[in-house]
Amino acid sequence: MNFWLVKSEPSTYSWDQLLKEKKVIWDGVRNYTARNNLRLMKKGDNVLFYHSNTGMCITGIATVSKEYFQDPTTQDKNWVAVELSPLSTFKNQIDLKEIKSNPILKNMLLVKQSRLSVMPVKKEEIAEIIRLSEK
DNA sequence: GCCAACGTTGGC
DNA sequence: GCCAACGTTGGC
Repeated sequence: MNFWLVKSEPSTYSWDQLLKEKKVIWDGVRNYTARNNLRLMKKGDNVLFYHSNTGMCITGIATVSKEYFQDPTTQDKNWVAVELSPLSTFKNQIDLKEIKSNPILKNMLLVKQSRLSVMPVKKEEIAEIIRLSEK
């Protein structure tokens, strides 16, 4: 199983909305690197959910409930979407501040490549995030 | 509100 | 194919 992270501004689409709606079509991605990552997602992969801008924290873990398909918001065959469903809500949300000050997490792509909206996460990073979220 | 990072566009 | 100009993202 692989691990990923997706970003969303909470004012656009929040973790709470996902919990309420039970699933979401993750569409509208218009960046090739992010698109390539969407294509690599397998059903059952775990996806960290990050609130950018006004949130700046990881709120929980979702799972890929449908692998990539044509993005329904465009006819352009370049772009794809996946379907995500919530898996677990963190007892403690992980702030960006905490990530930046943690020796294991400070090299995450989230920090290094702050504009990418869909990115892979390393096993050891996931393990540390889950550890912190349960504290 | 500002600005750094970085992706995209378009002229040459 | 290069690079300047420009637009967008997202942290501060």
